[in-house]
Amino acid sequence: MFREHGFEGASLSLLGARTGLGKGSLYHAFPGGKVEMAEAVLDAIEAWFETRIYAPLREGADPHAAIRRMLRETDAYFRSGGRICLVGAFALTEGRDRFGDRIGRYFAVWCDSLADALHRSGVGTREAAELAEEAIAAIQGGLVLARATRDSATFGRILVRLEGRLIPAGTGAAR
Amino acid sequence: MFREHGFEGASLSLLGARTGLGKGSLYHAFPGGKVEMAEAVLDAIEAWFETRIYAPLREGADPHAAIRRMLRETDAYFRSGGRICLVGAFALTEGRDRFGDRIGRYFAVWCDSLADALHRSGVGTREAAELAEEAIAAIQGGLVLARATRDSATFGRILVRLEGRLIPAGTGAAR
DNA sequence: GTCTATAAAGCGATAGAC
DNA sequence: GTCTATCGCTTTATAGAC
Repeated sequence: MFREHGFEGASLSLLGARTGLGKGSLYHAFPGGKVEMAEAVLDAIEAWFETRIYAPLREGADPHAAIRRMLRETDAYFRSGGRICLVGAFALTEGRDRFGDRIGRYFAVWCDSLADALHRSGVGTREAAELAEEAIAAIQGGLVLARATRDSATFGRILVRLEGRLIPAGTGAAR
Repeated sequence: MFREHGFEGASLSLLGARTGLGKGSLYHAFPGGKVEMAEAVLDAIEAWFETRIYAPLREGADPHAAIRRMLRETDAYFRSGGRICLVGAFALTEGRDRFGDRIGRYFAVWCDSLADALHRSGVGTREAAELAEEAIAAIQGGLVLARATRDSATFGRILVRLEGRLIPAGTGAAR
């Protein structure tokens, strides 16, 4: 609901209707109200990315395989651009001030984990950091563009081109 | 105000305080209320980009110079990432349904104009279209990342790397 | 053209019955 | 643990004085 309506747009009435719970029940589970609900969502997102994307990037024996896995998981998670990134949307709007620490951490850890994998694949430290930053920006921008143009093919094209930059042809194991 | 607070966040009270006008005056100028105000803002943005960025891309005699101008104007307009893109923010949130046509046009015209310049600089038609799409995504993603990390250097780095991809070294006139 | 006053609706949040 | 009823506040929007 936060992803579809934004933090302010996801009213307690909508949240109640969607969960099938009354306001009393929602406040029983989340005494901190809507802010606490959003924090729980952001924590769940962070845990998902840590397990499925960040950890494999840092710990995978084959960095190129980990990067390809990241691109595959990313495409699936965002439904090929049909779904936006809640953290990115919060970063651009109201949520930035309220959830700034979680938003900053989401992108910082992603960048650092990807830079780590790139470095282990043979890229220099500084170039790895810049390339990682460029990759995260490409993904976030691809989501904006896909959503704006309503073109379901946009996000896929962006990811394919991104893979070409992260894993130059002729490098590492065959796909 | 829409850029800083979002469409829903920019309440008539805030808009009145910032403009120094009462609600009656605001409704006198914009009978359609907040929606009409946002449409006027989006129209002004579209006109600005058309004049300063899109038209030069399509009509400039030197396509590389037009692309460099686009990057320079973009950096200035978004204050090196200190300012976000209202159209991109609307695309990710509530505004998408209300202003979908204007949002779609903003990105479509930008992509087409840039692809036109790239094509005239010697890039193949299809590659020009994909490269343009990649560039707009890099800019939008760079804004998301800059805003999320609060790092004022992020956006500049993204634009520098982008220029390297749009204007490969050794191509065209010297900078 | 700008203002104040007000209407009607929705918001987040709370209280208390069950 | 879930519900209904309600509080206090803010929202968009309108009416009408000046």
